[in-house]
Amino acid sequence: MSIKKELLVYNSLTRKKEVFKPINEGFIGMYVCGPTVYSDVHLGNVRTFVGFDIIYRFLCYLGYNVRYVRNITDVGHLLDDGEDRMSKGAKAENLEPMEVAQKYTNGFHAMMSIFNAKKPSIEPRATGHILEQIEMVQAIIDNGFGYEVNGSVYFDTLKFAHERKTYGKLSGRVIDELMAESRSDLKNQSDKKHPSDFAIWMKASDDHLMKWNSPWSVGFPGWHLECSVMSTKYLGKHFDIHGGGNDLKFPHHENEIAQNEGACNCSPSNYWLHTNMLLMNGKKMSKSDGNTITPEALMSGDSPHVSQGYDPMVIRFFMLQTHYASTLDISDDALKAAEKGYKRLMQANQVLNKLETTATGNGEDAEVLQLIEATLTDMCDDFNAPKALSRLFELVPKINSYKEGHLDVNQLSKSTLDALKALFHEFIFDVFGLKDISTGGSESAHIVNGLMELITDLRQDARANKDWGTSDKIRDKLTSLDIQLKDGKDGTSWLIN
RNA sequence: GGUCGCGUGGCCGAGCGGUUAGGCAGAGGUCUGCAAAACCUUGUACAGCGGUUCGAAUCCGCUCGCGACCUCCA
Repeated sequence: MSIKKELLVYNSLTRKKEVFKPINEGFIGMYVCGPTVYSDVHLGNVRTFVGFDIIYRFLCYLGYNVRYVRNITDVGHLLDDGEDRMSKGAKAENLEPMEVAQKYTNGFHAMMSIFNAKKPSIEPRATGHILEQIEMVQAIIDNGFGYEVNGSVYFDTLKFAHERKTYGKLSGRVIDELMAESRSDLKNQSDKKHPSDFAIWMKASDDHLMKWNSPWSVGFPGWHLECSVMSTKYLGKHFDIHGGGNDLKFPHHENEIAQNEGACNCSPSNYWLHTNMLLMNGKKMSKSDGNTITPEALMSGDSPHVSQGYDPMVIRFFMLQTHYASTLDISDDALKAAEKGYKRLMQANQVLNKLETTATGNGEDAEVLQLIEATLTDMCDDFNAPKALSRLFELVPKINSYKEGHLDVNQLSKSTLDALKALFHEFIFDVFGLKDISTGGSESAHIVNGLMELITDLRQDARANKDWGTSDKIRDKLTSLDIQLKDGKDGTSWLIN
């Protein structure tokens, strides 16, 4: 196995861009914090997981054998009032907690599929790893970093911070400040030795729905614990990449590191990657002030925030235009622009696939090869998809010019043209994970293609006879069906708008 | 209040010390039966004020504005 190129990644842990070196040559273990399945997925989830999907796809493209683990959190994630998210959902909908988890897990999977995100290699659930979580709690206690109070077990952050000097490293927190700022009215605060200590096992109240037997109480695991346990179980104590949304840095990831170190005496992951938040019209998405839109509404157009619906591939393209670590500001104008750009790219790819050359080239070769190389280099620079995409767009006018005859395609050697075709195919579909919605590829698409060929032939005959009435009638009718005809030098192509 | 990040042409968005980003929109042109599409040409932008430097959107400081986290969050 050979890796195509050296990769740079921005590591949240060191706050620097670093050369990526896997622990085992050719292999990568990557853990990404998945959703808590207590309600419908929202757009922010989509942004995050599409972001990591592109990272995963690109690592595979580079030639790495990647084990991608993304969990489903279905227990232990508490609300402000101390109620478990799953339990709250269950009571509200009169369902078993596991029904709630299954319902929203299904919804999450469906949405990931709509956005063409690849499935992870392993998708473990927190409730499927209660035993392992209990074992890790015990290991943390045995190592002196956990203490039990009234059936609950807490992580001793103060002791850990003093002995290891790593607590707060990821998020830039200082434990003394946490102490000063922590409010005293938070749940079970009185049981903790220190305000920043967090529960790794919680004793359940009588009416709590999800609970398990343990050495300390009938209870349930803390929220941060499942990720420590499942990453360790499937990727080992020490693996390559850990990812998640920016908002998980603190406390979730910070506590995760503490648990891993507390239990296994080593830092879990070499590189920490964080995707940034999704904004709408420059502001945080928030249900309370109405500044929010569901993925469904964005696709259907059924929202005051958009003038029309957008295809998930257009939304994915839109996301590609912003670096994963930058905030993504969604707006109707930006989506409209993305829709046009997306179509232009897909059209260019179709045109490219029909180009042929017989010559041995030169003239055009150097420039095209240089752009091909630059695309790869940009993507290797911390997965800079927007920049890599811009390289593709630099090639689009060239491709169109070859077709139109403004540039001579025979100035391109066959090997360069093949490399160009490969670049477009691999980046658009394999790495960026886009789909060409104009071609479909289904049975009906095949029929449509045949019909359109017949119609454009008939119109071509009419035009040859200067029968403008007939040719315009055909064009106008197709236009009303949102089918656009494009008359070129060597025939007419069409596009469904 | 604390921590971190951001502010780029009409809109979106790369760049991170010297070279054209790119997309969308706009203008002029080529092509075309007309139109669309496509192609060509065209924009000299980096919140403000100082400083460092031969040279700054890019480094430093201050000011203003925005956002995230600090409490559940992708």
